[in-house]
Amino acid sequence: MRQNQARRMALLDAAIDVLAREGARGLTFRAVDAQAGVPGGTTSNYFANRDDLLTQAGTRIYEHMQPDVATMAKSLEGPRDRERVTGLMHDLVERIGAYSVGYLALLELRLEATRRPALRAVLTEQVKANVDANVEYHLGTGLPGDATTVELLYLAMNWLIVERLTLPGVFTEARLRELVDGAVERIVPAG
Amino acid sequence: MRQNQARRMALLDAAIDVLAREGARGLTFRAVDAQAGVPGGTTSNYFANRDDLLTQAGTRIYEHMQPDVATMAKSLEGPRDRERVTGLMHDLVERIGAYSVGYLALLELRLEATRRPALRAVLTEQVKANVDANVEYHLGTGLPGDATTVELLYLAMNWLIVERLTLPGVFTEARLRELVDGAVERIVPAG
DNA sequence: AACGTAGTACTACAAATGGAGTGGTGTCAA
DNA sequence: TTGACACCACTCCATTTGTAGTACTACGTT
Repeated sequence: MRQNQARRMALLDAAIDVLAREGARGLTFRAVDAQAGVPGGTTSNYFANRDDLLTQAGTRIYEHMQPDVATMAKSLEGPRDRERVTGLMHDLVERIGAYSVGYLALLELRLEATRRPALRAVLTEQVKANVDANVEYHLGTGLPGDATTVELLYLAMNWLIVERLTLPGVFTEARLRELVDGAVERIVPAG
Repeated sequence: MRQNQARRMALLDAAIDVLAREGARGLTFRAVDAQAGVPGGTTSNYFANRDDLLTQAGTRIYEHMQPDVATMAKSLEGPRDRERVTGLMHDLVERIGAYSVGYLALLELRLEATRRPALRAVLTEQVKANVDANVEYHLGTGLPGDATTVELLYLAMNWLIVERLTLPGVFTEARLRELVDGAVERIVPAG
């Protein structure tokens, strides 16, 4: 088992690309080798088995999904009203759209989690932590609404992103923006 | 190419099971043979290639996903208020939970659609038709709200179901019911 | 500066797996 | 008798895996 952390991370990032492109079942050691541009057999040296690779990829994705520092800082300025929430939601959709590979990989992992208890446990923790962090952030910064508000936005925005990434022909981009606006208007109380 | 329609449908239903259990990439002709309990090679005789099998499975799922006649009839009685919508949403979540195999297969197909234009076209049509039908039904029966109402409910309910089926540890069943109630309360105007 | 060692990169091999497609034979019904 | 289908068997092909073996690099020691 190799210990070179930089290479291990590079392999995990390659694994995420493979997940998005080929699906969970297409995530073979050799495919990761090819994607990472390393000699065949390398991934075998870094991960004990597919379960190992999948769970580590699951945690790795969340490291990339966090909003960057600038976004977080920006969101601390100005009034804490509904318009602010609308802005945050548009940013969210944009940000995830820009990292669509990660989001698609995460969907693949969710489906794979129905078959792999170890992966399911890891993802459950990550998602729970993510939802809780969103709730705490929202309430902590004084944005309008309660925990249910945040969770309902979470639900609506997630499927909106799924729709946008997997079947972009169902809703136009303009309609999707209207739906983001509409979701905030109806779910978030006027602050 | 065989013409026996009963057997073709049985193979498609087996394909849906395989999709949910093994993922899109696991949908091989031989796996369908095994799932359907027919001799190896049979599926090869009924479908020209994997693309053919996947797209036909995509249309087949929607035949199973329609609410049954009793449900539709029941929903035409009584007042057209917000409580009625709440009931419909709980029914929806229940109904899809009971056919989780179909829903998971559909998710697999969505992801596969990012790689297969033919499948994407088929699914886009199906989903569009489904959303439109929901909107028309809602407005047509005089339930409160507009098209945006229906589409926001569609978004929230879909991800709620994803959460429930793929990572059931994130939200408790009780919390999920509260979220259904909360979604209707906030998204649907008091009728 | 030379040496030894540990960890890593790379190559190559051998084996196993599993799936696709097809030809042939049996069966049933019109 | 004929045509369509069910079933079976076989071959070919592509892919993956794990690991053994070799080469390289960095670093600490003498």
